[in-house]
Amino acid sequence: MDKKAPRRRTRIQTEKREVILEAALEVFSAQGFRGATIDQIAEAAGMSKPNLLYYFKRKEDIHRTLIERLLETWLAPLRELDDIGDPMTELRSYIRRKLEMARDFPRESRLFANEILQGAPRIMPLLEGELKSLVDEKVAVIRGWMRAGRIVRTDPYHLIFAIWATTQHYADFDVQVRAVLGPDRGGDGRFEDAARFLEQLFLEGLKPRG
Amino acid sequence: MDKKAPRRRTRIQTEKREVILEAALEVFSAQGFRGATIDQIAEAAGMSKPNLLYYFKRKEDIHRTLIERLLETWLAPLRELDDIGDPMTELRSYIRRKLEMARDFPRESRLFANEILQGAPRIMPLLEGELKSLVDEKVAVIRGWMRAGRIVRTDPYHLIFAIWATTQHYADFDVQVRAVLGPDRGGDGRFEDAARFLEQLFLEGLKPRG
DNA sequence: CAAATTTTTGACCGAATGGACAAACGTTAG
DNA sequence: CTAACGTTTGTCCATTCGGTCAAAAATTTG
Repeated sequence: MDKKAPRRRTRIQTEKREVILEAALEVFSAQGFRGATIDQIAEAAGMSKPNLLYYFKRKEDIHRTLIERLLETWLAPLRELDDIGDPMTELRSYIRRKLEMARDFPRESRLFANEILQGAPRIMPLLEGELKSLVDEKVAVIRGWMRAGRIVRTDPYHLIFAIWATTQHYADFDVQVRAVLGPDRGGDGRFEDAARFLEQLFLEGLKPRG
Repeated sequence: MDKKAPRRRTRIQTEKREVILEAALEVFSAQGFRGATIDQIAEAAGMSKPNLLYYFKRKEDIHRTLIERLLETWLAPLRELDDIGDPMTELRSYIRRKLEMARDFPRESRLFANEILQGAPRIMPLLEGELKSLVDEKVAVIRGWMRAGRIVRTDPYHLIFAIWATTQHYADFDVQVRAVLGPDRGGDGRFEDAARFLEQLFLEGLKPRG
């Protein structure tokens, strides 16, 4: 009747799990869940397959861990959208932060996109729970701004979707963006160009009209 | 020295290939290339696997055919963006058409998104060739409108990206959109809401300022 | 140091998968 | 009707893949 007390995590375990997650992010984000193989991840992590499976019993466990972690980082910018600040400033920094995440964490963005594209089989509850209630909360904030006449009246849900879509586009559709822009315009400057454009689009579009 | 003349396609061949492509679209768009199995496609097409392989020698052939076809339909709305019309009207109908495609052909959108997400291994040349030159052409048109002061000056490339991103979002991230909107707001009306929002966002944002 | 515990590995397994093939079955044109 | 051609299927194969296992190697603990 004595259940095994969940042994504490070793130093090596902590380190190796990190290495594996990093490798898995690389592979999953590029190949999707089914496209990725344990062998690929093990190779990228510099260890043998059975060794990897010693740290994560199943392929899905790695994926789940990765996605749960991701979601926190992912929603952080929206959490920071603050009631008390100036609407325009708040929205500007939200857009900026999201675009920076697309630039600095494209693999995370693609991992997420892959999961949603496949119908979110592994994170539906999170979308309907945590994500929905966070969005609802921020929608209320935005509605407040609209009622106060500080930004133009429009659909706050679709506003948020539009910000998500346009910013994440630069991570998820990166190859297409680069192919279209070509070698000259598609260089490192593309994120600054995008930032300028998106600020203009959203902020001019939302300015209250007299 | 006599090479086999490529035999003409039978009536049955024409029909069955169509059935297979329809089934494959369903499966590929939901599972991605590697996630989809020939068996699944065969089952969805109502035939045995060897039978399916009689019409398409390899899994990749089905996928390639599907994507090549898709690209034409996909770019049609952009092709119609016309120099001579009124800029606002032209852009409004472009946005409308793209959103209608997201609503009516979500599987095609997801098939495409999947391919790009994986790094576009099978269509890179098309992106750098046909797609890029079409975009370049339309960018010139938009630049013309800007020079004439008929719409506000901004980056035409990123404008096009933003239209792509926001409209396709409703197909590619459908499950997320629905989860966030909930059962009431997420019903059939979501596309009309999106249309209203996007028109306001883009058209107000682009109106020339006096 | 020695015992106990954790980590690593090679070998292996069953299921799934992409694909080949020849034989059987249908269809069509002369 | 029948020969030629097109279509369908059952069977089979090699490979890949997720995962197991026992034993060896390394590390930690007393």
